Amino acid sequence: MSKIQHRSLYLEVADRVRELIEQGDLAPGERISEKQLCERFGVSRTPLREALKVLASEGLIELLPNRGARVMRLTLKMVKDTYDLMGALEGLSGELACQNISDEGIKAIRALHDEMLRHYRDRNLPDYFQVNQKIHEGILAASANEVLQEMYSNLSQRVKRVRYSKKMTDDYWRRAVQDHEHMIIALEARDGKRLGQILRDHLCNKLEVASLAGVIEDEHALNAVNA
Amino acid sequence: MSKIQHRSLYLEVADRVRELIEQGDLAPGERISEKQLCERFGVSRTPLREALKVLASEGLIELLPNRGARVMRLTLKMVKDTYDLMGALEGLSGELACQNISDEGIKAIRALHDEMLRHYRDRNLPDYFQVNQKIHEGILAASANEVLQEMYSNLSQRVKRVRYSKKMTDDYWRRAVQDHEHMIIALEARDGKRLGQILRDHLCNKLEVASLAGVIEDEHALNAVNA
DNA sequence: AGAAGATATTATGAATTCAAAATTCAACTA
DNA sequence: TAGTTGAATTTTGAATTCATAATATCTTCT
Repeated sequence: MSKIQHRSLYLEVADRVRELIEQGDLAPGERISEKQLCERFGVSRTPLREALKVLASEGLIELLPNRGARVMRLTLKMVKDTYDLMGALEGLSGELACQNISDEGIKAIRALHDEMLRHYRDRNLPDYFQVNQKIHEGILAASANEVLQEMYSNLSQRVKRVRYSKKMTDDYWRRAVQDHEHMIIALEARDGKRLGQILRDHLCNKLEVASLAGVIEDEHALNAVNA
Repeated sequence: MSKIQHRSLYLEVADRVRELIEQGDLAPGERISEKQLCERFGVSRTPLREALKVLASEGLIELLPNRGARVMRLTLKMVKDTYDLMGALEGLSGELACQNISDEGIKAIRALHDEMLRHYRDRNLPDYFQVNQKIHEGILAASANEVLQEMYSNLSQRVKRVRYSKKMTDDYWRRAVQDHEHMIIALEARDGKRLGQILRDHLCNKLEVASLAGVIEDEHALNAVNA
C-alpha cells in the first residue's frame, strides 16, 4: 500500500504551476490561460483557480480582476528588497542556531564548510554553490523556528527564477569564503550575535543582486509591456 | 458613481473571515462550517472556499483534507517564533529607515516619540501603546521596502488575536521607554546599524511573549482537543 | 483605407450540481 | 450495557453550468 492520504488537487496544481514558473516555462509577465493549464493538467477550472489564488498570495503571480492571471514580473527593486529581507532572516537564523544547535549539528556544518573549502581550492563553482547552500539551509534548520523557515522558503521561491547568472569574480569569491570562515568560528563558539551579524552582512546576497542588475527588466521595460 | 472597480468576492470574504478570527468570533481550533459562513455572507461556496485557501496560505487557518477548515491554534512556541521573526524584521526596517527616511520623516517620528513620553509620564497605557505602535509603523514605512512591510503585516495578523493581555510592570515599562530613547537618538543620527540592533533587542516583544505564557493554551491542552 | 461602433466570441467570476469522503446515529451483538 | 457494524445524513472536493465582463471581429461610415 502506498498513498493512504491523497493530497488536495489544488495543492498538486499549485506545485506544478510553481515548477512551470521556476523553470521559465511560464515567462514573467506572461498571461496564464486557465483553459490551457486545465487541459495540460487534466483538471477542471475549480482547483486550478484555487491554486492561482494561493500562488497570488505567495507573490508568485498577480491576479487582475476580470483579466486573468500573469506571472509576477520581478523588478530590480523587488529583488533587492527581497534579498535584504532574506539577509535579515538568515541573521536571525544564525542567532537562533547558536542557541539551539547540537554539538553534532555543529560538526555537520563544519564538515560541509571543509567540503566547501575544498571546492573553493579546486575552483569548482557548481559544487561550491551547492555545498554553500547546504550550509545556509543547515543553519536555517538549526534555528528550530518553523515560521522563519516557512517565510524564508517563500521569499526564496519568489526570486528563484533569477538565480542563475553567477558571474562570480575572484575577489568576491575570496571574500565570500572569508565570511564563511568567520561564520564557522562564530558558530563553533556559539556566538549568536556575531554569527547573526556576519550572516546579515554576508556579501553573497549583495553580490547576487549586483550581478542581476543586467538580467532583470527594469521599470521602463516593464511599463512598455504593460501598456 | 461610487465603485468603479468591484473587488473580487473571494477577497471580500477573506477580509471578513480575517475579522471574525481577529475579533474572536471564530475561536482558535474551532471548526469552520462552509455552509454556515456561506449563509452568513450570502455567497456561494466557491468564493468562500477560495478565500479559505488564501487564509490557509497566510497561516491563519488550517485545511484538513476532507475534514474542513479550522482556525489555526497558536501554541506558545509559535508565538515566540513569530515574535522573534518580527523583531528581526523590525531591526531591518530600522537599518533601512535610516538610509531612506527624509528629515521631515525623522521630525514626525520625533513628534510621536515626544507624545509617547507624555503618555508615559501620565501613565496613560492605552494611548502610550497606540502611539508606540505608530512609531514602529512609521519606521517600517520609512524602510521603503514593500516586501518587508507585506511580510510584517502577515506575521502581525497571525498573532493579533492574542495581543490584549498587557500586564505591563513598571520596570518593564521604564525599560521600554529607555529603549525608545536610544532608538530616537540612533534615528536622528541616522545610525542604521545601531537602530537595527536596538529594535531587534527591543524588549517589547519579549515582554509580550512573557505575559502571554498564561493566556495561550499549551501543547497539552492542544493535544487534548485534537484527539 | 482607416476609424468608430456594433456584434460575436472568448475568458473570467460565481453558483450549482454531482461525486466521494466523513460523520452521525440507530440497530444489533456479545 | 458497552461496543461494533452499517445505513442515512452531512460535508467536503471537484466538475459543470450560467452570467457577465473583456476581447476580437466585422460592419459601416467618413
